[in-house]
Amino acid sequence: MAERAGQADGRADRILDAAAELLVRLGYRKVTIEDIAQLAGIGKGTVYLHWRTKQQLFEAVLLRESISYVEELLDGLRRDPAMLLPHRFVSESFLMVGDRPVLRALSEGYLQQGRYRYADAFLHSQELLASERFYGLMIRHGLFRDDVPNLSYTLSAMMLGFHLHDAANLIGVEVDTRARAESISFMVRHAFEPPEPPGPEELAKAAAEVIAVFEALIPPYRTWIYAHDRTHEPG
Amino acid sequence: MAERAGQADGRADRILDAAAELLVRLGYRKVTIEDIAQLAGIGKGTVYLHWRTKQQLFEAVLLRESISYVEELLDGLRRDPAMLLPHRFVSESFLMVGDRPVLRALSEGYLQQGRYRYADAFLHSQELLASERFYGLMIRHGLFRDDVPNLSYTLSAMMLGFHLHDAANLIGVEVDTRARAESISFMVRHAFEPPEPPGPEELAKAAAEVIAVFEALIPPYRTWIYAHDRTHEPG
DNA sequence: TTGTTGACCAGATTTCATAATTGGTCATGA
DNA sequence: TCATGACCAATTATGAAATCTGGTCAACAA
Repeated sequence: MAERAGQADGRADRILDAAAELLVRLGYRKVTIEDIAQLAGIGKGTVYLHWRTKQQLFEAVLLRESISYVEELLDGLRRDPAMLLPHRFVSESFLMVGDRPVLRALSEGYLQQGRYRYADAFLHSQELLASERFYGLMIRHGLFRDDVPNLSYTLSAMMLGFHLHDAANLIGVEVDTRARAESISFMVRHAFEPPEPPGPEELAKAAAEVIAVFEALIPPYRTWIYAHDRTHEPG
Repeated sequence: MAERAGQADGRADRILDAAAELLVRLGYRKVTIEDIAQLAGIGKGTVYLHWRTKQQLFEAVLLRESISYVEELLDGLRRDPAMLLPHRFVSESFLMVGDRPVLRALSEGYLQQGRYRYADAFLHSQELLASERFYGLMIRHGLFRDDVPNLSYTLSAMMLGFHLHDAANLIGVEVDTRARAESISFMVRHAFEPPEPPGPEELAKAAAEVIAVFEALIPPYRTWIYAHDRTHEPG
């Protein structure tokens, strides 16, 4: 009952797949709902049975991608709790964004014109990680320093710079992705982590908590993706 | 002989003044050479006696502003050599850019459309500070750590993030300028400075060297501003 | 009854031809 | 010798017509 498996549910994801593919290929502006419907093998009206507007559809695309990316991080964390150390965690995130065409398209599209508020969308995509609970927990376990002013602002402003420097190769100097991740890793270790990292058992405990927090956080987001699905709603 | 004082020299600066004012008011695109000439109280053709193209004229505007800003930094340094400590130095620079409408217009314009390559221009404006000699000197005197990977890239990517986060108030969360400078200061102190800062006399020595380096570096740039001045060139 | 569809519509976007502007030149005059 | 603004080619603004697209819904299918 929790999951109504069936054609309709798979269909929402097929629509999102089609939208994601076209978003990467053409950019938000040039993708039409009809293109999406055609690629998904359904009628145009059907798309609107799932989301009310084009923007909501693409927010769903973005959110699904973000969740998948957070889950990839959590998997890494389960394999190796030491990945919770911010310098590993953050640089790993940076590399993962580069590997995900949808997120990449967003951070690159940010620099180009377009009606869609890429910037908001992109930062929204990282909102998951920015929850206060997460930061509080990390500080409590000695993973983040407790004296960083405006922790979440500071971290996100810094990351914005690296993502944009990445997207527009602004300067003649080529810096490869690996080296960028190394720079991020260095900065985070020295500016955001306390001098003494927590021991292995503290780390394991913290990792378990973080995993629990996100596992609790993800389902509502996932629900939102299909929230406007009127397929099974009462008339 | 080195300085041919006279009407012509003052005129170049009056043109730059006019161009700067209009740049701030209207943006690069909407400023016409004729506007500039009129505001400067001269004929249109006269502008072209000083610079060959509109772009070169605006590069001169930008460069003049950058020099003035570096000189302001050097003044601060002369008053207090401890300002050479990167966390003070960098956050001070950040605040100064915010106070200079021309530089501000550039970093904000970066986010908007426009033919002029704001990004390049803006980074170009910071090129002065990015000279290898400067970094080498700072490291040698123990002001920058010697183990930061890609020092100049890392620092500029980080600053780009803060400037852009500043320009587009992307997130709902308002963070005031003072708090931003505080964040920058914190990051730089912890990520770019060695654990032990140099003592006062080392600092004074380093400051003197930095001042000397820039004082040597500035004149060629200043010359470039007026380099295309055909006023006094032999026919 | 329930779910799906594509014709349909208003509003947004593109097109395309014409008008107006502007960067840059240079013959003229101070 | 230096300054100027009329002048030109080329870019850009304008606006009306044609096209496209997000979103709706009556009709149809299961």
